[in-house]
Amino acid sequence: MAVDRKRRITMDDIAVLAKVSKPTVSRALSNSPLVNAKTRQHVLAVAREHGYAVNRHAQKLRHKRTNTIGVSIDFRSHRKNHISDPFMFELLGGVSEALGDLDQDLLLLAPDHNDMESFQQTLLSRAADGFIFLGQGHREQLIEEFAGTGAPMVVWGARRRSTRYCVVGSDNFLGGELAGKHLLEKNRRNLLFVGDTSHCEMHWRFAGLEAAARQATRPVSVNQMCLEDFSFDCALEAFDRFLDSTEQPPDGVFAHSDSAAMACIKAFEKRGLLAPTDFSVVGYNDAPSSGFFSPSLTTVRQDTHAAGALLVKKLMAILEGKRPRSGTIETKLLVRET
Amino acid sequence: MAVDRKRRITMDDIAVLAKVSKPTVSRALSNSPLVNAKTRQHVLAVAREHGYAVNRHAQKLRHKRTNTIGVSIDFRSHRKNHISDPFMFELLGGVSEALGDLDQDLLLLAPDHNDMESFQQTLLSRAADGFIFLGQGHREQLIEEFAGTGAPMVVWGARRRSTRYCVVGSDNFLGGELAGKHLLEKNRRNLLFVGDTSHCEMHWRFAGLEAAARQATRPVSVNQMCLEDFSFDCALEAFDRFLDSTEQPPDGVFAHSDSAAMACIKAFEKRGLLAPTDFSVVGYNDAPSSGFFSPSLTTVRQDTHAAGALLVKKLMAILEGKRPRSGTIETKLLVRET
DNA sequence: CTGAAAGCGCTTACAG
DNA sequence: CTGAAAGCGCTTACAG
Repeated sequence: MAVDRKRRITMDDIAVLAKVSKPTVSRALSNSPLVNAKTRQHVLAVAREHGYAVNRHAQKLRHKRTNTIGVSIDFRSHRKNHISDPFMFELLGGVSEALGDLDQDLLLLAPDHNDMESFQQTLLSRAADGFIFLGQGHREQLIEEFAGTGAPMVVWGARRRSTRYCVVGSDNFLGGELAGKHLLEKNRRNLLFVGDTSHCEMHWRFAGLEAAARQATRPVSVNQMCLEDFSFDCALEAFDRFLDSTEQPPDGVFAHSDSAAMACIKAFEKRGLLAPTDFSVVGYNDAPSSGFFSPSLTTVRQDTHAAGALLVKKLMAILEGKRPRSGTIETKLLVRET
Repeated sequence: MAVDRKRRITMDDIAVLAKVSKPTVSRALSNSPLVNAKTRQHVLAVAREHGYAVNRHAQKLRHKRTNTIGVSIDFRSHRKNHISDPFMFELLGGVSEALGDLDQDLLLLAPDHNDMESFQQTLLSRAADGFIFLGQGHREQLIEEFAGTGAPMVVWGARRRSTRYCVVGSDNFLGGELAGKHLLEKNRRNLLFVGDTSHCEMHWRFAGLEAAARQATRPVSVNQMCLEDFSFDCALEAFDRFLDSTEQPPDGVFAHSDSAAMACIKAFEKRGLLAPTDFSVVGYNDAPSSGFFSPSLTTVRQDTHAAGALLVKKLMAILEGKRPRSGTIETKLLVRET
């Protein structure tokens, strides 16, 4: 009867204190319908009074599911590039919220947890039921390979033809199309996509831009300029060189990110060309700074809240044995000064 | 002997397959010195061959420590304010890396996991051994109260006189001092701090600015202007009003963040005043956009890598029963155009 | 250095 | 609706 205060309090203690059996305590605490309402109330009161909480690990040991999701962010490449927009951070917030709503724990995988073996260990050791990869980045092949093992997972990014896993991403094609239409409305006819189209998401953004151009009522050219990485500096340098080398500078630029868009504006400015007079620019992500850049940037916005929710929904379906299709999040054009 | 392939493979299976006892498998897998090198090799080989990994929850059930750290970010207030710099994200990266190095799991707490009871449940249910709070934000009182319960925790932010918990933060005073010295070197004499000094970190930044001013060899005034929140828009509006209302505009501004600094520059520009000709500005955090803003922003940089490492180090000390003192991370002035 | 036994704190059939 | 028993998959004394 006397509960040793030194010892960590267990379900047995609560059972004794509440004068019921341990299974009854377990049922009361897990809201089982198999327990009388009054009994439940009483048990909950006793548990509360004594500051008791069910040991998570004992619980997870007994259950098939661990109700934990491993989330992998490619921190490294972000830090290296000193990324200019907190998009991934917002996305993580969306995922965190969606998982919280379903009472799933979020295990954030460390930066060096980035090889097949680590992921498989995590699954085998039951540290997580499944994975959410935030961004394909340079890991596309690794992700593909891991997916091939049948691991439950969803990925934020875009699909290739060969992609076998479930992908959730913004509607990059629509984003590109919206950007294209905007540039056409501004009477631009010499369009340029700035970004690496070998990257899946960029591929579709460019395709959308081309599609918009095809629907133009007047002749429009669409070109593409590759970027080595995601940094502002790289974009500035590359676009500067590009302007040096071209005879006819573009008058409508669609950049793969807001920081690249800003870099393009800077390079134009060096030559005395100003937006929106001499050219138009559209960025991507609606980074906060795009709002207070001069000129303020027209950009494509993605809903990170919805994105997180959809990622989680798809993964839950997979964990229930279903095979959900890849999904897409609405993109919107935010028209500002450029 | 025949291991049922349907069933999840356990340590018992490995013991049978490796022809040793279960404790020996356990020891081999946990690198215990109590096991013969050859035996260990053999066990590891068998485990590897059969894709076996120790069940984390069974393991954590037996151990006193769970080797999991709960990390709490105030996502909500960040999302609401659509924060302009990914500082918290970088800090999270630093923490993630440091925890990974020590083989600690990182449990990312959901946005609505933000009250005393949730935190206590997490501790009681042994879901985490301790907590890292990334940013005091508007939760200072909650954090103080939770710390009062003796929960193992460290907080990123700044100390007040009354603060009882372990705080790790950038050297805000030094940051303010560096900003002040920079402004004085630029021959500014009418200094203004833009930010809410009731916020702990801002308090020290302002104090540093004042200290620098006191050491000036000529008369210098130091004033302070409060901001309602962390958004660019709020800063722009407030500073705009401030310039309207003042007879003598400041010629040296130290803003609590880079986005606020940019807002000040914009408000000055509206009046035809340009940096660095007519005034100087220093921001805080070295947000990526501060580098490609026009004019590029002089700012105070904090090392998020070191910050994450120190946060983790302090928490580990607490978990070992020590009472580490609060600590501080070096701040550096990055002189750019303003 | 190795193994048989007990036990970490739960949940789940099973029986009533 | 409730309880006695077994067992989830490990690790840790204990004995050798």
